[in-house]
Amino acid sequence: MSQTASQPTTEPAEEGVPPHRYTPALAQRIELEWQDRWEREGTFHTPNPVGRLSAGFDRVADRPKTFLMDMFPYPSGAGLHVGHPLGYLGTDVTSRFRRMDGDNVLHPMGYDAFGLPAEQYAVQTGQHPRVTTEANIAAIRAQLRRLGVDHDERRTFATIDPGYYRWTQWIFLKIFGAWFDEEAGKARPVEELVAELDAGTREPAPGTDPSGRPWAELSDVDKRRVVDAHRLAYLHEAPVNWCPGLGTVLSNEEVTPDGRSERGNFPVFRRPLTQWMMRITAYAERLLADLDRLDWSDSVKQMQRNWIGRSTGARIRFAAGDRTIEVFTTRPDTLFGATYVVLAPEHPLVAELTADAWPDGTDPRWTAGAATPREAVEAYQRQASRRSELDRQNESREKTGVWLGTTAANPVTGGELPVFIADYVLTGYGTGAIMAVPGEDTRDWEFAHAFGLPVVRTVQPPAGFDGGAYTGSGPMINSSSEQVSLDGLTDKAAAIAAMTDWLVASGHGEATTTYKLRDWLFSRQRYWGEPFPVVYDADGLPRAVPESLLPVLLPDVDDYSPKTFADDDATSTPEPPLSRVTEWTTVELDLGDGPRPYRRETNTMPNWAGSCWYYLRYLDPGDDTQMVDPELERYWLGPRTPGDVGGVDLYVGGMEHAVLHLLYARFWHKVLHDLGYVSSEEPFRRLVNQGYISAYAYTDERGFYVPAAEVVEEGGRFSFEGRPVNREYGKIGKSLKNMVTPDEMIGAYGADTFRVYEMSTGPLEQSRPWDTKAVVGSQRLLQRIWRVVVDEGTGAVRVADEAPGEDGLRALHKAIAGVRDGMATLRFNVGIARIAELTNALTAAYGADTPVPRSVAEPLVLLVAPLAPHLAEELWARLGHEESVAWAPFPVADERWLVEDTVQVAVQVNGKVRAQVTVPADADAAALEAAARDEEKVAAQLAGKTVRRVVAVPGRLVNFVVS
RNA sequence: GCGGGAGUGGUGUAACGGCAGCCACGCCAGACUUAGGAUCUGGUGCCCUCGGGCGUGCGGGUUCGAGUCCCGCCUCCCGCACCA
Repeated sequence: MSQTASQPTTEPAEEGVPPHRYTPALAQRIELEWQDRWEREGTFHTPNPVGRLSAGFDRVADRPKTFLMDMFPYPSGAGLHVGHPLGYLGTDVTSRFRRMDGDNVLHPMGYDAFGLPAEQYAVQTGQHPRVTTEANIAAIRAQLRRLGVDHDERRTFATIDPGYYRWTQWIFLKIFGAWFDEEAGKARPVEELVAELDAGTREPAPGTDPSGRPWAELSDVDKRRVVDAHRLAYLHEAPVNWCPGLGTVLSNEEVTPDGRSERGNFPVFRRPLTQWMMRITAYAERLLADLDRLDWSDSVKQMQRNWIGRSTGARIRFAAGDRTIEVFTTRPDTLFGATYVVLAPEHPLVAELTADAWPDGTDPRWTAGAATPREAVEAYQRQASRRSELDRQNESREKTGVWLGTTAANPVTGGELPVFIADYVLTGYGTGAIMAVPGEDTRDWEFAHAFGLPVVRTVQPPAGFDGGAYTGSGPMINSSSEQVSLDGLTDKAAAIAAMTDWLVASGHGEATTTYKLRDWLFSRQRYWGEPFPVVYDADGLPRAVPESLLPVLLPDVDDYSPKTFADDDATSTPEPPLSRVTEWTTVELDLGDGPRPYRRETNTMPNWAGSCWYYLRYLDPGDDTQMVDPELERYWLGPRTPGDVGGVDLYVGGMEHAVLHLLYARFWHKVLHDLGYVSSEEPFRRLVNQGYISAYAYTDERGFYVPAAEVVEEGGRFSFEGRPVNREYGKIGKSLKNMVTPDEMIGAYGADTFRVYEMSTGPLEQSRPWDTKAVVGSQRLLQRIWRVVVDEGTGAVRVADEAPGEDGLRALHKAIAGVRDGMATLRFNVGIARIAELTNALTAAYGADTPVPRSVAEPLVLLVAPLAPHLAEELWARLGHEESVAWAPFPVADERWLVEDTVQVAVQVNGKVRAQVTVPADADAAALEAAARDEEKVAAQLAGKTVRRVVAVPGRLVNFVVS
């Protein structure tokens, strides 16, 4: 680690170095030349089958298509470090391989440019976010170009381009204009809902009309309210995650488990506000079920499953006076053991259920010291709402709550159960109310213990059980009434089924399924985001801006900074920056009933909106007539076989998006599918999460970081300027003083060496440490490959049209097979090892003065072309080819040369290798055994022993089992 | 606590159930050199009495044969976590 990144680069050939050696200076010259030529000739322009970008499709019409892409970067001001390109290079190598191997390859790149960090960076620097963002995009684009990636530049765009976000807004309108038909299990346009309501063939969905009057009797405005309540994008007043420090609300996914903002780490509070929501919960079942049809890693699928959080159980209704409390439980079998009921503090029935006075003799633990239930409840509710999630965690989960002063009837026992509110019951999950079964639930047991509530066991714990809640299985006890008995049942599923049957028969409940997934909070109080294509009319109801008026342009303003508050000011109210732009917020429109004044929506969309559908726009980002041409969508993303989900063939990106981006994008895609805009059911058929590159960082005795590049190691100890330092392992960053950039590496070695090094350090999915010192190994490999083709002294091509020897052919075809395997499995390190083997074999077989057979040298160049494309282009041209190597066919291994004439096989005695024998490759078991017995050492080992068994595997080994 | 993944030389890694460590970095030796932080060649898992022995986190099992398959632990990484 003592080596610094920068090394002499552009000096003239040093003394003693052959003039035509593949030095960093030569590599850089070659790379710049080829990058210019690729751009000039449009080498990586991918033809579409139809439309604007279809020129040249004839050439690829008979090829299969491959669409592969990276998660597009967020152009922050920090620039790229050596960790960032790993995934981009992985797709680039794959893209180049697939093209050479005969596919029509689409490999585009774009920029995700709206969002908080860009806005914050702009606020810091005092420049408009568009200016800083576009500068950052230009910088990253230049870095990527210098790496030699084969993106089709014509398809590049940023999510902030009005020509792009116009269609983001268009999709929003489609979602706003749709509702989820539960019977059909899919989204449909709201016009169809209205038609069915008008025709009387459909009733409004439960909960969409609080008045409960028949549809035909509703006023126009009330009808619109009912329809709005059905929409997939809807306004909703509910407790949301309000982050005063950022001045915006956040989605559940953007809040960390300890109740802070993922961006900025500010406290987040639950606060009721009216916000735009996306009804992703309607798709919970399909989002869950279709995971099984995707070629994604188990870990990402499992994370999505956990996030969706499907639970099956039962709804059970408890009578409480003239009200009904509905609870959700996964254990209806334990209903006989329910000894109290708990509502979430925010539950809508709390106020109505709260009694006027405590009965005489109320346990003081139940009242929290308040004079009346109402006082106790209101105090508890206030306390719960003011507490951030973080505070809740800090209290080590001690159970708190208060009694409402009322009871509810256990439907199966008739017993009167006290009703509490407690913050261990969460609003928004299930019904926001539970039946508490302390005998079989740990949390309920803790609460019962703290409040002196009775415990009734309904599952017999095993002998020796040490008390507390018993959550295991066992025979049912104490579970018998005149109407139903579960006693003696030992199978949990059977007990659940029996109780559920009784609940249904008696009308007290039914089986149901709930999800942890909540609807997606879709509005932000930010400037730097897509404006909503929505205006409000005189009734205060939202109206869609007509498609013909899209895009709704983000107005240019002087003051785009968000209104933020003290971190802990939980009662502050969001103020979107756009609400200050008064000349923009009011607008006169004709929405079919004459020109009228409207008020614009001043929230903006969250960062995730632009990334939800960008893969579709790559197909033709310049199309200003439609989001995507359906024919292009079918060609690039459509199902390959009936039942196939379709989607991008390879999507590479970081694990950090396992839930957020990937779940939102799947949701939007399914809506677009339901509405008929895309034929594919999923956006990303195959997902690969590339590993991270980490690095060592070093701190001195004061705890300050010291430049990692200048730390020296001796005997396992590390020092900087002669003083010992501590080593830690983790992220790469400027502040950690261990930053190494691709530009530095390209300056020291050239892009090809950097590419080969990054690809050689392990399978794409694996995380790995950065080691600047090891990069030189890749440089040496490329130098040796260069030397196979070019005479370092004269610069002449040193290949000859002569037949290679059999050894050479075997080495070549073994390498071809290995490289193909590595490419297919994204284990480029294996492919590079095989290329190195072949190169070493050729170097050994052909001295500096011996020409290398063209029929071996050329395939070697083709093998390395996806990895080191500039070097390969240069050698390919010097070998006399005029067309780019990018379109040359990738070598195919010939089976004949993958088998040897003779093979060395190991001879084992009792599983231990004792000798090697050389036999013809096609020697059968008998011949193998005979050869083995003839071998001197084997004969000695077998002498005087009984051979009980011989296992002879042709081509592999012989094993004598002796005693 | 629950879920997912991983443990192989000094380091990154490789190995259809069949010779553990391919290919590299580093290190050692040599060549060419005024010089080497360049380049090239060779060596390099550990132990050894030079016969060999031991080795893929630990302990069992299946098998003629296990880094690989099965069971039970340990450690590390990632995610979730009062979700009824």
